[in-house]
Amino acid sequence: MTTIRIVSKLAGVSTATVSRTLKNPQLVSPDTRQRVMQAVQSAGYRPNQLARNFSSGKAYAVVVLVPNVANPFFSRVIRGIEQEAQACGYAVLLGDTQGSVSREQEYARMGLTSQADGLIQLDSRYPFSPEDRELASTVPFVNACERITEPAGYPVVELDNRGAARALTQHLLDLNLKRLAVITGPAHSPIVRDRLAGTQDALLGAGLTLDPAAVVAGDFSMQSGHDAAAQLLQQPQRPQAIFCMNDEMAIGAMSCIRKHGLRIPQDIAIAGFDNIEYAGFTEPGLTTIDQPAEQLGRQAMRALYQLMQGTPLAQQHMMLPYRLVVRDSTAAITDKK
Amino acid sequence: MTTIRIVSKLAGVSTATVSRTLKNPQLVSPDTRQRVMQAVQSAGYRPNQLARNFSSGKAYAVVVLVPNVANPFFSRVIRGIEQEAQACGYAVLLGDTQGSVSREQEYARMGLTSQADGLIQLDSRYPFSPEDRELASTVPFVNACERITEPAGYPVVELDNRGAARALTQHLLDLNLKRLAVITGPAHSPIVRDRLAGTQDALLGAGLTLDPAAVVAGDFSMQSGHDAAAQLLQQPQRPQAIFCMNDEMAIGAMSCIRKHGLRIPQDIAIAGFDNIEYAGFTEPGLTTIDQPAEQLGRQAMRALYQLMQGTPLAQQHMMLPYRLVVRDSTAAITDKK
DNA sequence: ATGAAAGCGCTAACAT
DNA sequence: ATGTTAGCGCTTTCAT
Repeated sequence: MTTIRIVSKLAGVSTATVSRTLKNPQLVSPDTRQRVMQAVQSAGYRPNQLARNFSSGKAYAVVVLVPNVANPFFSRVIRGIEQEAQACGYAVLLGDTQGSVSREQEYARMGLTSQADGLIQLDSRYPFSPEDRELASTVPFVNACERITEPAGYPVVELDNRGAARALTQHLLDLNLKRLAVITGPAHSPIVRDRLAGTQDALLGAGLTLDPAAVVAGDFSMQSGHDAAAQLLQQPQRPQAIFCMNDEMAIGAMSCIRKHGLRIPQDIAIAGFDNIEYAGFTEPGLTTIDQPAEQLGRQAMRALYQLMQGTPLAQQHMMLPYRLVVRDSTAAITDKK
Repeated sequence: MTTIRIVSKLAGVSTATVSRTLKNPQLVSPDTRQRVMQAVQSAGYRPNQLARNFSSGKAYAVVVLVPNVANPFFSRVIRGIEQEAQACGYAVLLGDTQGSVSREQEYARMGLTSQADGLIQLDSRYPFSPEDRELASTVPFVNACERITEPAGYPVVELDNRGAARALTQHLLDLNLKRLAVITGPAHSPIVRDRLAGTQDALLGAGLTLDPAAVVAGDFSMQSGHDAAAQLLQQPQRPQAIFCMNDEMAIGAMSCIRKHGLRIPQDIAIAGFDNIEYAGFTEPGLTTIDQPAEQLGRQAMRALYQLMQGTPLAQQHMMLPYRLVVRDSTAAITDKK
């Protein structure tokens, strides 16, 4: 391996000068600079990044904790993170936690062992145990897309979930769909609560309330959406519309509804959340809330970067705007009964 | 930061003993081991991984080059890689290249600067330029899911693409669907050629040939599948079945076909490739080839691990088995005309 | 503008 | 079984 020493010999200068030439060329006379660059070239020298990092005490890497990379929404967020990270000179270490706390801990620990300079958590847990206080107080941390269940002053980058759910529900009410059902995510999730609150907001404004029996929890998977819909269809009064808290559950629900021989949206309207790419290609197209996934990721990475730089954040809580996307899965009920 | 020196003082031993206690406890007497562990505990010591890596000259990290993490197939492959990597004690650096050669190069370079110990390329390019010869000859490399266009002896982990396409085509022929069309991926891709060859194999076996006008290239996106289908439907003789080289294009094609007022599979059958989760929830369910995505990833990582260990690989070319998944998007044509 | 030299924290060869 | 010590390759004072 070509080291800085070899290059320094080649150029007839000290290693310090080589280092300077590479990182602060303006500190070196044009003449030597020339000579050094020459030597670097001919030796095919590449600074050992491992040594650089060690010497500077920084890893130039961040860990992204994600429950599942294969989730189409998260993978877009990660793309955004990755783009911004590259722009900031950081590498992204993938921490697919599979929802397991011990894996979260294991990855988060990389922050304590200097393998990573910061953490982005896309789930709602943090810190993971009392012993993690060290972690929490030492390692730059940003929460994105979710919100830590027990808030403790970490920066958060999220969608206006409540506003989005309110707008979506209002859209359904405007179509005169009053008997609503909701397929939620895990009940402990703060964003699930936010979205539920938004739905309540809109209903309240219309003098309506949500029947507790019409709220079923899924786990954000297609299958769970399918199963939850089956449960809703068994109830005596069929809902006129189902708001699913992500597109995948909506897709599962649609498949279930079709199996029951019902038409969407004539018999029952369906709405999702996220606006994943498939949402535009379902039959019928899925009405949903568009989340700026890549932008959420970029924003989170930018905030983390500032934290790592020691720059104070302008705001701890960043809320990005949603966009209601109306497609054909929602329409006014035609057969009044 | 707590260093090994502090711990050694605390335990009244040398740093070497601390190091040994942590990595090779059996080399240390039970007594001192006890004392050292005690000191480690009370000091809350965590070995600096950056220093460890630097000292050992290994980063314990691999770079995964992927055109797009948000692709549902790739993200599953990456999950598999990640799982196996963690089991081997390696971290995964995400290299979303967005299909750009310069980003590929930039990430691959991490192999040369010791930031990564190995590379997994999920696309078909490598090495990226003549100057990359150094890379190619120095850094452990595995190719997965694709095949380097100009083969040069790198390990490959892939599906039996040709066999899969042959089986799928045979399935269509068995349904008496003879007028086939194909929506391919980019023409330069080796796996596209393999799949095309597989289709030809089956057709040839039935004494049929593929009409060149019935082969349209997409780019693996839903929209491109949609557009390619539109093109196919314009032709004088409508195909009886369309084989799409991934599920997303199949989904796009299905949406286009519905827009034309045609029924699937009665008027036209559709088949995909990959068996992404959504394939089970389309209307009708999509007949496709199941790829063991996670397993492809795990296998690739295992091969890379062996390479990094210097263990010779049992075989350079690993071919994983496909599985034909028949759903409702393919059926014998009912209205003979 | 440049060089000498002291680390960064850990590992491992060598000595005891 | 344990300690001493010399690095790993680079950065960064501190001199000159």
